[in-house]
Amino acid sequence: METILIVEDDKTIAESICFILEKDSFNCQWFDNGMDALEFHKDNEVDLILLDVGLPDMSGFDLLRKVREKSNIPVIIISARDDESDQVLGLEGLGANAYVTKPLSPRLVVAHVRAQLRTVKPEVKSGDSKFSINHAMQRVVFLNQELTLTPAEYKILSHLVKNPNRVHSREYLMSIIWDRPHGSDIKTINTHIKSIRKRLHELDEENDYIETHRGIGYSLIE
Amino acid sequence: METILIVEDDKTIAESICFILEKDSFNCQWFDNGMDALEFHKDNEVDLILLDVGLPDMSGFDLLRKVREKSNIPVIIISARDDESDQVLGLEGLGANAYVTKPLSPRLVVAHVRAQLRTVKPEVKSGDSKFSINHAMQRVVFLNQELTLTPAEYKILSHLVKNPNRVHSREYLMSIIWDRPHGSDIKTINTHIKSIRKRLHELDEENDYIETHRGIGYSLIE
DNA sequence: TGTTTTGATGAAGACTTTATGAAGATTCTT
DNA sequence: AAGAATCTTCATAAAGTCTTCATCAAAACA
Repeated sequence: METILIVEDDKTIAESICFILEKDSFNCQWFDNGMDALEFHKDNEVDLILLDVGLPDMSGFDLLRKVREKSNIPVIIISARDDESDQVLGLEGLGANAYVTKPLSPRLVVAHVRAQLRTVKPEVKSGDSKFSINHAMQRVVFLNQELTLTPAEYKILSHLVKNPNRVHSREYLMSIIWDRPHGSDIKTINTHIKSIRKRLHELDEENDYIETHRGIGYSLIE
Repeated sequence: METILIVEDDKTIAESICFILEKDSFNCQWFDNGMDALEFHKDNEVDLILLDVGLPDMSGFDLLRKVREKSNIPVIIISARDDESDQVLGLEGLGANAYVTKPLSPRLVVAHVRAQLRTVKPEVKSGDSKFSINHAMQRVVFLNQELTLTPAEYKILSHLVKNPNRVHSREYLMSIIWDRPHGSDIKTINTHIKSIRKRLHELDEENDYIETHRGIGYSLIE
């Protein structure tokens, strides 16, 4: 499920956007200030940011600049100012992906969200990977065979398959296994990865599809 | 070079947009009607379409629908009507990627073009440097190859790539490697730079991209 | 030109992170 | 409640990384 980060200090606006997004089965995280949003973005996987440039603690443009130091995710700017220079600065100078002005219609915002995610994500589907997911059966299909996985293994591997060629931190993979915070050792992930690798090697002992990124986490390569 | 297809029956608008796009070294193809544009798109590689929805021969929406049957390329809609329903229809229903309304500023249109191409082809960075950063994989891309780097090397090199042509002191580069103060010898940086240079030379033994600034530090030259 | 300072280089060893196998704890099923 | 499956922890091995050191080369300086 895609996670949308919304940074907006007007509670009414934020809530109506979140309402629609969640109805469309997006996961919506709302912050009313830039610092908390930045913190969340650092530790979590976010698929898109909706950013009001008129924030109390820091300029939205500053936040965007900080985000862009670390990632290329789509950012849609929300602004009260229908000012052309601002738009050009946001889009071109700082690397925003779209710009909507207030007063805004939540429906339109969601349309922009969908439009952005459509362009960013399609390569995940189209590439003819050796992996696919059988949602109904809660199974991962590898080389046309259904893998027998434990629940935790399924959660980790299916997430890697949905987001390949991209590093996932141990912390994040932990959060996928549990719904609520759970004070277990982060090394647990190593063990799960080990057993996933073992199962994959049973079907293909040549290649290692899961790559270790020292100090960070793991990624699945296609 | 990217090819932009402009479908716009107002010659003045089309020309001013083309003028800016070509100055930015895009290849610009202008058509004043939908049929010819569709024909061109069928036989040529097009990277982005700028589409006026008020065309004489067919609705821009129809054209968009036809394009979408075959490809996912970014389409930016230009419209005289600042109508929310139209926008939602274009973005969500038909799969446009952005929507700008007349009267429009050519600068803003070009900003949208760049913003779209950035997400679709992230490797086409602003300046055509030999370096880019793959955030998702925590790798530095050099001459279109992904470099295998240790964590410290990645931190140093990615910082140099983000701030090229500029001297960075050893002290500063040290602070990038560690979160907390760490009483190591400053000469450590020399060794890291050495191994980064070694990796770069494996892909290009002619040039030295990292320059030493005696008594100060290092810089990356493009 | 000779001396001094600074950087480059290669290799050794200390240190950190990850892999592995197995045991214990927990949860689920029957 | 017993048994099975799963999850977590632990100790140790293995792999990878960082720092230091000795030595050589280059530049700056006098």
